Amino acid sequence: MTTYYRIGDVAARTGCSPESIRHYEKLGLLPPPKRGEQGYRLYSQAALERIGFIRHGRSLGLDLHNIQELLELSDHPDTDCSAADDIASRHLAHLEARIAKLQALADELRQVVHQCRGGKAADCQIIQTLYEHQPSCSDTRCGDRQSLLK
Amino acid sequence: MTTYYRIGDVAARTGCSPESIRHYEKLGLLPPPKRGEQGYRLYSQAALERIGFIRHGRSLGLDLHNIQELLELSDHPDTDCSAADDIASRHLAHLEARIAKLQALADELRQVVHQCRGGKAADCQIIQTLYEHQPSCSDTRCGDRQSLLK
DNA sequence: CCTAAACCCTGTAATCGTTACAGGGCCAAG
DNA sequence: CTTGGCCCTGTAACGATTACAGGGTTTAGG
Repeated sequence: MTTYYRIGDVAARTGCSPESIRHYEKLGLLPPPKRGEQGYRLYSQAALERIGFIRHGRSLGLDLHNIQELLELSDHPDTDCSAADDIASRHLAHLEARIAKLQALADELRQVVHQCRGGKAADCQIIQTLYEHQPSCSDTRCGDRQSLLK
Repeated sequence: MTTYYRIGDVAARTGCSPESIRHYEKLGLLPPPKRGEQGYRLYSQAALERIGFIRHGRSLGLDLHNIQELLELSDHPDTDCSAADDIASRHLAHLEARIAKLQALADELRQVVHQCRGGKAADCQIIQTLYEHQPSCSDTRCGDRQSLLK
């Protein structure tokens, strides 16, 4: 009647590695699946769709914690879903900040790239630049730069 | 004569935590510094500048491996520095790819955000969307999406 | 029948850069 | 003399994934 898939099949169908699938289970994003006679995990179609949900969320850059919250909302259809909107909005803001930051880095890099074709390291503009302090940040406090970079 | 700084002073001056400084030393990016009578690390002005170099590189998003390569170039001023240009160019290309990817994610997120104000989870457009397969990637192979995200 | 490949299992360690401890030593001001 | 502030070393945590090690089971081919 119902079709069940082994973890390798699920991996091929969802593009999610078996290791990740087991990882999601350990973290509680996936319920423990049925087991075959030899202890093999057996996944239903619903589980496949849940994994697709997770992968889609990951591909959007959401972390597993946020995805878990979204899954819990989905598991309780009567709940108010403004939390989902919060998560998406916050993540969008996070993305936009990261984009702006990376854009600034790329701009800065573009100014030094291709400045030292064929020269010696002693004269290299890139290395020179790295030795110079950053005007924008070494003086003013901006401790959240790293977090935006990651 | 020469002034030496303890690791806490260096941290205050460079914005680099003592833990990170010790970490850079363990990885070989910083030479083992002089030690005081109590075994405290003592850093010269040159070491301060080397740490500034590392931090500037990190703030550009370079990884420590690339920074180490740049430092080695800097340590051998007679070397050809086209490798530095390679590193910077590759990183710039990497940044641009990440920006494009994040831009696409942000665009996709913008389409679903604010679609479910005050509704129930069952009708939530965000959750609905996550359950739907991604057209752009689930069919075609594009395994390097994650790497661009990070 | 036998064996090698291809699965699956569990648990642990690696990646990357940083932070946070634990457990200890040293010194100065209260 | 005790407290707080530095410093030391070594280890574990973070997040998500990958890569093992060490073992079991099935399947296909010879």
